[in-house]
Amino acid sequence: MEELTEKQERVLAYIRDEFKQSGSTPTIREIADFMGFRSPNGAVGHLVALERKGHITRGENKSRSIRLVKPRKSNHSDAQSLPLVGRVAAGAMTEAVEQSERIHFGKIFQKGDFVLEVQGDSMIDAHIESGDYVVVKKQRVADRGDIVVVRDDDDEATLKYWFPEKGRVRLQPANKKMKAIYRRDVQVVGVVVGVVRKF
Amino acid sequence: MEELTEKQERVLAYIRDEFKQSGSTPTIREIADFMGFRSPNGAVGHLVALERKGHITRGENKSRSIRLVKPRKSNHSDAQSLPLVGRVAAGAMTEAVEQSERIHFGKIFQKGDFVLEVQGDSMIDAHIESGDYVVVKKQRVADRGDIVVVRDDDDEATLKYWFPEKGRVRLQPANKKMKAIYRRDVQVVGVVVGVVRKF
DNA sequence: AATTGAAGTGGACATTTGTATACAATGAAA
DNA sequence: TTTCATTGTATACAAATGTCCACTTCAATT
Repeated sequence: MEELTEKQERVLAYIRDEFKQSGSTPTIREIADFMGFRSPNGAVGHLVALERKGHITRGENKSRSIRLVKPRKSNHSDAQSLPLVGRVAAGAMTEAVEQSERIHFGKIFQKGDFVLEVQGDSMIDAHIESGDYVVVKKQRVADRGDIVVVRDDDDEATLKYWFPEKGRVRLQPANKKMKAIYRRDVQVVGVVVGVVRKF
Repeated sequence: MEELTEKQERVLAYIRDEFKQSGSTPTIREIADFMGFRSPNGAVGHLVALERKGHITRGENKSRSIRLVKPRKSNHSDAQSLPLVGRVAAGAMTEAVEQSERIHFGKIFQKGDFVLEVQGDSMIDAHIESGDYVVVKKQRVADRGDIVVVRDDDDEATLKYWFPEKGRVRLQPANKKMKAIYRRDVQVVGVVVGVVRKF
């Protein structure tokens, strides 16, 4: 890609910021305003240049149709994504091996999530074993049936199914041998969104 | 969140699709067109409802300013490593929250490994569910008791426990309802080294 | 029978927005 | 010097777009 002038760089940065922050790219006039131009055409020149140099594309007669051309990220670094080469028929069926599908773990687990190592068998019926790592999404509310991390009165953190009832909450272990706990005042720390197990 | 009517669901799905595909949310008229309405106002009603029910927000007098409140599951935030903030006492014990430990998924899953999506319940007693992803390390030999991926005579790929016996191998499903298979000539594709489950 | 809410039609209006034309100052390059 | 791209101003137009009002239809509810 060709190099950019200082102004073009600023315009491009602004487009990136706006897209990141607001969710859509700015209009030509918004760009002009930001740059301090008195005419929309001031911005157009830069957009034309940015398009010619391959940094953006533009739709015709469409509002907010500037699109950022994705810059390559050099590192494939095979740790974040692994090839999904097919599916195991645990039953015994044959499956075609599909090509080129990939699983991106970085997309499964969001920024801000955290991990807890599980100890004990209270969620064993949900197939979460002692020693597994659960990925927890921070949130204070949960839907009925979610597996949640709750902080109890005594500052104990536990992993339970979340079942709201009238005036209270039933915290249900996924273990037939264990009894549900009922609480009126519990703080949800987060919801389990994934499980990782190492062998 | 309140439930949506069928139409509202369709509108929301369309907005999601458009955003995913084109990079910005549709205009009111584009929505009306898609739904087959002859008036933009037909779409407005649904947008108002979607906003009231908390699924979208809308900017005032701004083109393409519909915003999805609940973004799709992949909110690109390459989290290769997540903080390990502690351990959940699934039993009910308190645990100190340890700081600054981190889990690097990149170190769990090595280059050259691959992923299989599990279908069926043959490994359910090993707490591997249908829909889970198993991470498989390519190797042709396995230790007794490993969970292996084997390619059978018929080119079937299956997930089983690996138990070598005299002159043959017992391939044991982790499911009491299923019987072991005995083979003299099986090819080990790899050994399961991890499990990942999305909720 | 009367009422309510969802779901539209139809038409209108004011902004927002992309595009275009004419013109100019500046600095670098041929 | 001449040429050319960059970087703008000023103005205008047409299309795209958000908003609004009046009215209708239909099913479910009161």
